[in-house]
Amino acid sequence: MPTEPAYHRLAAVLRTQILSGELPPGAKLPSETRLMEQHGISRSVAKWAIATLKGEGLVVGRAGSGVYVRDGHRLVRYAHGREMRTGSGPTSPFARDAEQAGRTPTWEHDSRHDVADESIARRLAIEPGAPVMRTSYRFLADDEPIQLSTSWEPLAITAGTPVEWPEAGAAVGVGVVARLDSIGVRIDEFEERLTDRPALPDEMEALALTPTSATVWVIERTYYAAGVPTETATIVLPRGRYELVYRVPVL
Amino acid sequence: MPTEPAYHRLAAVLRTQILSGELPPGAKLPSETRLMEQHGISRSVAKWAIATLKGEGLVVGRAGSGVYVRDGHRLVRYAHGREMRTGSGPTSPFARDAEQAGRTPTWEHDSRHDVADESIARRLAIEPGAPVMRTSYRFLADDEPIQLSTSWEPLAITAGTPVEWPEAGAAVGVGVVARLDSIGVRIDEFEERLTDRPALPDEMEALALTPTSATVWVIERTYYAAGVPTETATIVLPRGRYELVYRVPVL
DNA sequence: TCGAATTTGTGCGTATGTATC
DNA sequence: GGATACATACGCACAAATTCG
Repeated sequence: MPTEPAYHRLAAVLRTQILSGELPPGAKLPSETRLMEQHGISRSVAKWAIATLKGEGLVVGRAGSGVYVRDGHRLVRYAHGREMRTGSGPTSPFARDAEQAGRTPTWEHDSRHDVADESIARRLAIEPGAPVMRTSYRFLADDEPIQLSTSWEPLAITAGTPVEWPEAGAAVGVGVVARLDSIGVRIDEFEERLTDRPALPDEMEALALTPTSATVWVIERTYYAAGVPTETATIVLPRGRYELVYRVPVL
Repeated sequence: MPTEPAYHRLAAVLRTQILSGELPPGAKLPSETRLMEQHGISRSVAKWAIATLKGEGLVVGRAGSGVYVRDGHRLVRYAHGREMRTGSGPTSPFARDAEQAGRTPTWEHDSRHDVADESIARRLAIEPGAPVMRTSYRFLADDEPIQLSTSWEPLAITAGTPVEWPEAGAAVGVGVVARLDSIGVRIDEFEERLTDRPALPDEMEALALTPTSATVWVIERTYYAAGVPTETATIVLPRGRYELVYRVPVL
């Protein structure tokens, strides 16, 4: 019977200590030298064990200092269909989630006219090349970058209206549903498709991710009014930092 | 200016080739020896680069054979509130998703009486120690284990009814909503909370996961009838194998 | 059937750079 | 400055699985 590799055993020991709270968030793991002495192993076994935990997002290493248990605190992102028209006042969904977690939300944005590429055209059920408004966001909580998103709206719907530019005018920061309500477009449904994948180089840069553990969650969200897509967005979240909550009525 | 580490550069090169399709699913990566020759690096650099890609779920290694690009095919899991009472006939949500993907669903289950621990009691809004029906499932698609779930129902609701045992009687395999409908409990809402974490040892066993890349998605789902929890379940999915789709009406 | 070659998996030792304390 | 610690990197060795003639 084959025995389990030493670095798997060590990773399992440390993982158990972390998940049980014996090594709480912020705690410093024993140094590689100590792990070598205490477990009778070589440095490379210690390194592979710690690399495993890094890949799981449980720890982060700091050169010259040590390896530390990551803060498992997650931002809760709520997705439901209520109170989207008038309810919570002039705050975006991200700002509401961040404030509810006691964190200070800020964001940067950039809107511009663009044309739909093939994938966006499919999501919006329009022709490739059709004009769209493209808006990119970078959200921060307590100055830590924690969400990227890019949204596309068909200009056939909003061109010439007061809400053509999402981040300008009276209906700024109220969310897509309320904004389009103000021009008589009544959104009645949305869909979110969630996958995960390795972060792209620019996403690693924008989210300040380390090359290890650079997996992101990707949400493709589309709003519909009577079956017609009115806005679609791609939302990128660093893995391990969010809890996603969906609340859905059963008809 | 510090230059980027060699194993990051190599990982980036291979990652780009994989994501672009130049190295399609099933393709064999160059052997470590070839990578050493072609890039002028040591064996360990090649190993660390490939370990990075394994952690991202992009490749799998087979001793004695090679490292292969993983099949990116994902099972689509739909979560919405329609057609849950009568619509799709006698199939569970998992079976419907699997068949829609052209795969053959099978599952094992185990039901037994139990008492609610603290976390289950909180999710069901009952007292800790209250009797519940606990049912564990292991779902397979084409004989590949791909989903675990455990559900809890308060026996205060179902005890003595024809649907007390979820996998026995007339209302088997029709889903929770239709099953409880048959005893007059009308579910009108559900909530799902999604996080990710490293797989536990028994989950790795049950899902046939390799120690590397053993991250799972965890969904905590609760059904409500007029605000009262009637069933809660913990669903464990291997990461990288699912696309989750939520469709939510906007009120 | 057998054996040789190949390939990954695991593990050791060492060295250098650099960040932290 | 010195000690400590992690990050990166090289080389080597053996085991185990696979491949293929």
